[in-house]
Amino acid sequence: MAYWLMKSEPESFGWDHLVGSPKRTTVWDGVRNYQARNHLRAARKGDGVLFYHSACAEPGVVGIAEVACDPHPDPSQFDPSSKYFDSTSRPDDPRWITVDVRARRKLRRFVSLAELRTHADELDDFALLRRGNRLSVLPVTEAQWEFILELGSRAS
DNA sequence: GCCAACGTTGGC
DNA sequence: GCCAACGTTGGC
Repeated sequence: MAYWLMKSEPESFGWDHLVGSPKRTTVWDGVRNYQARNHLRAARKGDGVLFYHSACAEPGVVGIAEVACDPHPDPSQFDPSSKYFDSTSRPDDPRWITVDVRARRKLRRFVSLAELRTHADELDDFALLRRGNRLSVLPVTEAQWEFILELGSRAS
């Protein structure tokens, strides 16, 4: 089993949107970056997901989710009405993929990016803390996963 | 709103 | 293949 961090902008789709979705599940479509796509390609049903709020007043990890299906072609790339439409991607050779993401539970305590930065040593080269990181899907090691869950389980 | 850090595009 | 221009991400 692997672990991932997925970023979402709370103003467009935050934790509450995920929890309010049918079956607490959404299609993680619209990833249009090759490196992020390669991470999605490596994801499998059952993998753990840190749900992260980005581009907001207080960025950080809000809750725990899981990959709810194996990767498959992202339908939005073939939908001309979608903002994620990619006219250069061919159905017989899809360029972009997606997975379903299902909410497990909210963290007892929000773990902000600022707090994560104070634990840069313990988190040992956490991809999120690397300079200039812009990927929307990042790998998380088991040690990093356990550490962040522990932070998020502390009393406020 | 600013700006650093990328990724992509396209001319050459 | 190089590189300038441009667009996007995302923290602050």
